[in-house]
Amino acid sequence: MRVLVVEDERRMAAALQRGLQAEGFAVDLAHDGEEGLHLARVGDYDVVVLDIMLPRISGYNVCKQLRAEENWVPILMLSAKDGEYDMADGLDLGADDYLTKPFSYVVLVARLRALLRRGANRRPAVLRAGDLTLDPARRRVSRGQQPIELTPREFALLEYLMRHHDEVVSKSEILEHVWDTFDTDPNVVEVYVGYLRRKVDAPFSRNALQTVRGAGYRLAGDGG
Amino acid sequence: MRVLVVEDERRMAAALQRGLQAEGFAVDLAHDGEEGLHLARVGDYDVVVLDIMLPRISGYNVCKQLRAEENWVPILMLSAKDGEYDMADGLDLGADDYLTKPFSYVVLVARLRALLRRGANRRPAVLRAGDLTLDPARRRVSRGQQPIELTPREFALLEYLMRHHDEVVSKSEILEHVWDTFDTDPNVVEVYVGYLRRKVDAPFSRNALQTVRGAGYRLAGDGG
DNA sequence: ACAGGTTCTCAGCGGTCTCTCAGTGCCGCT
DNA sequence: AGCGGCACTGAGAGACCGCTGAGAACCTGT
Repeated sequence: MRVLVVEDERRMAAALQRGLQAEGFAVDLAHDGEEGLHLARVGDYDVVVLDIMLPRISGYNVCKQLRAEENWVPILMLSAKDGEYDMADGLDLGADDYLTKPFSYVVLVARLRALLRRGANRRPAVLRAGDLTLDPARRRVSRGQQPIELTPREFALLEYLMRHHDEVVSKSEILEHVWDTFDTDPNVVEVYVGYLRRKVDAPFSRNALQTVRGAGYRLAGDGG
Repeated sequence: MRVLVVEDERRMAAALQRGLQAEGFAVDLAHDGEEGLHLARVGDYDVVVLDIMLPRISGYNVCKQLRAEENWVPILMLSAKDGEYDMADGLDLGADDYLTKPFSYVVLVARLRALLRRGANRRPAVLRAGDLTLDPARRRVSRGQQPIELTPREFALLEYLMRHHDEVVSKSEILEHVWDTFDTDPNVVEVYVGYLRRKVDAPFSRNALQTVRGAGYRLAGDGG
């Protein structure tokens, strides 16, 4: 099992490395967020241990970035005791578990094994774009804490846009994937985009659902 | 699995060859950038290990050249420890991963395997010419950090020029590929080049979009 | 059969984009 | 210096695109 440990404190990092190697893990170290992000991208690890306080890029952002890239490697976050960061935020960003310093090896190893058992690549149930979330299984949509009611067609359209958030999708692509036809009047897409805007953007003064004239639509990943 | 190792230091090259062969790779060696570029072009390798400091053509330029030719073979770059070159630049130029000397075989082989798993031919999302970037999927253009708004026709024209940056493209070529006609008044190209200059060059005091009198236009690859 | 909700069509509008045209400027050649 | 040709630019007309309100068709459960 390959573990990536991202931790800037040298002594802590070395201790973790020794401890985990003794447990039979293959351990790589990264000493700042940038290196950690890079290694996590290319290294094909089974699990990542990620400190929050890091030089260059914070652990938060490393995690966020990886998830944005559809990289679902299990992540265990480490935080200092003083609660400057709220660990719940970490879980929101896509971490799978967390530990507060100081902690014992026994606990760390137990948590890691639990993560490995639960298995990697479990794509999270919900889609996110900024504070907009959509849960395909439960058919629920909300902006922040506020739930939003959508009709089936509206839901399907938003789901498609969220699966391609930040990309521009053309009306014909949308027709093909959401309406399952290709020779329909594209105006129906315009109408439904209008409906969606009135439900997911306008009440919150957002502009996530953007028109790209001559090309299609783009759902801004950061909520616009 | 076929690996091309481009490395001028004889002892290092031989050591890499032996080490990788022991891992079951078929290894070819090149001892300068020119030879490396040539072999990479014709050799159909699964992965290329490319030193940065090379005689004749630097590893940077080998990489850049290959990518410019739409050759997306996975490239792992090697750099000396002293950070004369910033490895981030290497990634910008289209390398897929990098290692800093000295490194262990274990790490090298792990990274190579990771690269091979991830697979080649993952065409990079964005086009670059100096600090000008264009992302076809996201339909975004920016000069440095500054985003630029373009109309569909302007976008299509700039995309075509960027795909042929540093080359001279004639107005008739442009008409054929961007307007999809060939018997239109070439003046429309002049008009749109003018529009583009006002958006991507003038506000930044650049001159990337150059006129080649009697021949066409050239987009300078380094931002002019 | 009816009510309520959903899907889709249609036509009009406002704004943007595209392209043409004509006049001007610039370059290279003799 | 003068000339011819090539490239640039401002203005404007028309086409095109996307948005919206209204309403018809449809579907579903009572």
